[in-house]
Formats: sequence, C-alpha cells, structure tokens
Amino acid sequence: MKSDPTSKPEPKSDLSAQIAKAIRDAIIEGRMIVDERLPSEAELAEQFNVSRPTVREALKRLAAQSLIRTQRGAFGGAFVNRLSYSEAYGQQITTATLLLSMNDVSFDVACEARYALERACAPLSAQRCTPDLLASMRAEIHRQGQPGLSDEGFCASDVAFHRALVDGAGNPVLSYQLAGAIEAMQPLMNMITFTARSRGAIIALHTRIADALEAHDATAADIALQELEQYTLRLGQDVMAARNKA
Amino acid sequence: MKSDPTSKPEPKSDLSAQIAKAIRDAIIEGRMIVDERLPSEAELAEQFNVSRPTVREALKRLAAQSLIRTQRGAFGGAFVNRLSYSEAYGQQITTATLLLSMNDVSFDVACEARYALERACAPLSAQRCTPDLLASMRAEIHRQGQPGLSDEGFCASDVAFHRALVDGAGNPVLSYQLAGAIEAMQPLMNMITFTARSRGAIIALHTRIADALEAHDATAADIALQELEQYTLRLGQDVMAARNKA
DNA sequence: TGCCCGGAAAATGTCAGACCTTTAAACGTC
DNA sequence: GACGTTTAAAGGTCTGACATTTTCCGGGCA
Repeated sequence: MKSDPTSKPEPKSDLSAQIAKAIRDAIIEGRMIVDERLPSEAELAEQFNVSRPTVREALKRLAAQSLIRTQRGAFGGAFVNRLSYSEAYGQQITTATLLLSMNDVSFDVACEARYALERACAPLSAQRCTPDLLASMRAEIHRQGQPGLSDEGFCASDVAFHRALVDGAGNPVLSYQLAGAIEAMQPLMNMITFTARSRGAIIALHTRIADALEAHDATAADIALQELEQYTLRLGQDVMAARNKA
Repeated sequence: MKSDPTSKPEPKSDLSAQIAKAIRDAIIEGRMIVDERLPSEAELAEQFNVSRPTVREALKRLAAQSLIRTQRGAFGGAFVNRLSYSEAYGQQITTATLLLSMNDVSFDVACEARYALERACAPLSAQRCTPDLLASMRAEIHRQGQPGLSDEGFCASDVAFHRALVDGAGNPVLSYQLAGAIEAMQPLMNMITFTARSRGAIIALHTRIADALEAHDATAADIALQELEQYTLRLGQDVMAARNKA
C-alpha cells in the first residue's frame, strides 16, 4: 500500500485522476527524470492497489499532456517524455484557441493581447533578426499580394508573417509563449473579409515592419506595429458592427 | 462501421488516440458546442467498433486536456467543457514549467522572455490598474520585507507581485498568456539565495513599479522593470557562475 | 568461429463481461 | 399537491483473457 488514505486531500473519487496526479507530481518535482522508465502497468496496479485498466486510464491522461510516451514490446513501457518545443507549441495553440472560442472573448481584447505581446518581441527582433527569417517575412508579404488569394489564405500568411517576426527575437521561450496568442487569433481573423484596399494597407504595414527590422530600427518597428494594431482593430470592429446589425 | 480505413492518414495503431483525435477535432471545429452531451460510452464503443475500455481511455485523454467533463448518474455522461480561464492557467503553467525544466533553458533566456512580456503589460497596467490590485502589490512588497521570510517565501511573493502587475492590465487573455511565463520562472528563481541586500534592492524596485502604476506613469514603470530585469539577470548569472565553479 | 534465424519473454494494446455507485427522473402513496 | 421510494441509465472499477510488438538469447548451419 503506497498511498495511505490519510494524506489524500482530495476525497472525491476517480482513482485514475488521483494516480495520474501522483505520477505527474513526481515528474514535475523532479523525482523522475527525463527518459526514466515508469514501472510496468501491472506493477503500478499493484503499487496503487487498483486494476490495470485504471492504471491505463491514468497513463493515457499523462500521455495526452505529452508527459510520458509509451513503447510496446519487450523492453517497452512508459517513459518520462522530454517535452519538446513543438509539442508545447501544439498544446499551447489548442488551449489558447479553445479558450478564445469558448469564452466569447471580444475581438478587441484578443487583439490587444496579441499586439502587446508582439510589440514586446519587436525590439529583440530588430536587434537579432536573421537574414533567412527576414526572407520568410518578405516571402509572406509577396504571397499576400498575389491576386486570387482567398481570405483564409491571406490570414494564414499573416499568421506566418507574425510568427517569423517573433521567431526573429531568437528566444525560443518567447516564441513558444506567442505561438498561442498569434494562432488563436486566426479563427477570429477569418471572420473578416479582406478587401483589396485593406490588403494593400496591411501589406504596406508589413513591409514597413520588415524594413524596420532589417534596419535594426526598433522604434520604427514599434510604430508600424501600433498602426497595424489600430488598423486591425478597426477592421474587426466593422465586422462586429455589421454582425450586430444583422 | 463509422471509420473507414481508407480515410485514416494515421496508419499507426493506438485506437484510443485515434478516437480521442476524432472527438477533439469535432470540438475544435465547432461541430460540438459547449455543454453538449457526448454519446454514452457504450454508444461510442459501438460507433467506433471498439470496446468500452478503449473508449474510456480516449475520454480520459480529453478530460486531461479539460476538453470534456464527466458526470455520473442517470442523465450523466461526458459533456463538452467550457474551458475556463483558471483551467487554462493551470495547463499553461504546467506546460511552461516542464518545458523550462526539461530543456535546460538558460536563466538568461527565460528571464529575457519573462521581462519582455511583462513590459508589454506595463503600459496597460499603468492605464487601468485598479486600487485593489495596487493594494495586493503593496501587500506583497510588505511581505517581502518581513525578516525571517524564507527564500522560497520571497520567491512566491515575488510571483504574486508580478501576477498582480499583469492582472492590472485588465486583459484576461494577457493574464493567461503570462501566467506560464511568470510561474515557470519560480523554480529557476528558487535556486537563488537572496541576501538581505538583494532583497532590499528588489523591494525598492517593486516599490518604484507600484508607485509608477499608481501615478499612471508608463515610462517610469518600464524603466523600473528594465532595471529589475538587469538586476535579476545579474543575480542569476552569479548563481550560475558559482555553480560552474563547483 | 561467426552469422542468421526462430522461439521465448515481457510489455503494451484490446476485448468481453460483470458488478458497484451515483444520480435524477418517474412513480406511487399519503 | 407534496413527499418519499423505486428504478433505470450511466459512469467507475475489477477480473481475466487474448493479441501484438519488440527484444534478447540460444541453437543451427556454413
């Protein structure tokens, strides 16, 4: 008996959740290190005094958070997973997207958050932006000017442009944090119909931003970003106004 | 047979993962709305042609991401969950903490990301900060000055101070994004031994920040934050240097 | 001696069926 | 009409079994 009943502050049932929590805590507190193998399902079942399906449910919970990975076969089992940036990006984006879509977050609030965060990276990007990231940004700008590009395509390219901007800061932690903020805006942006005129205005601002970064001019980049925020905000408000009328 | 084998781009087995993905996509794409009830486990098992334990594993995966909630009893079942801010905070913090601890992110990089993001909120906080949030900040500053406070306690209070700062921006999306950045730094900060002298310096800077916000002076707040960043960075580098020597 | 192949073993993946517990709606009684 | 009781639906858990995958070890053959 590993888990004495006296130390359970969570009397509510659901054994698999309790077991998942116990293992998760062990990982977070560093009692289990990366790539360490967990006991087999049968052993865990014995340790926690539950059946194997219950243990499996707990392990699936952890797998869903990318905390462990499992491997079949003779020397397989569950291993503590090194959380990669790409996995973290994915979770971040999923969570942020759902948070926005399920809590009727207003366009204004989401927009404000996104641009506040992006403006935080701009000075670093202006300082460190690499040629290939600048090239990516120019490529996206070019794509945005293609005639016949759908609104969804324009939005996707916009997202790619802004992700290149934050990646330019050369700080992977920052990139990870911003991935959610930027990607989660896409569904909201997709509601906007981009006219040729508004596309032109956005492309012009994107160009100004890229130029400023290339010139290592943080102030100019910040001003252009502020203008882009104002412009985006206005586009969004127009859509909202049109919607409320209908 | 609902899932024809031809349309599976993921030939690798693991039925519960496939089923979880199918349901998750349905939720993300809006085919299932908040509070909608999923079919019962038995019905899902029949639909997907799998056994009930397999369905349950899939549901646990979704529950781990707070995408669904389950309820026992007669009209119970699994329901699409409205992802609350507090749930999102929790996931964000867990993921960010693990990301930092498992990828030997340097103190410098984490610190830079954190302060870049915080500085993004400062102008908004200076504009909107409410009296009760200011009071929270003052209370934390006071606690930080208590003699006999442990290093862990000092760090915890530091985190609380900074969270109040970002909450002051009055933008829940921003607060959510920053929760991870701030909380994930705590383990790194806990490695630092805070002398009476360094505590005094930090408290002085915290006071300057609070004063600036109260005076709605965004520039002064930004400058104080920059100084705090520099100071924190130096403390961290000293610790790293001492460690490498040992 | 050295290489290849096949079986054993260990672990996860899946299934089937049963029982318990919880919960709320439906029913009947006063 | 209000209140307690029954009952059925659904999730939570257990037992046991079989399938599948992968590694390792040992034996046969050149």
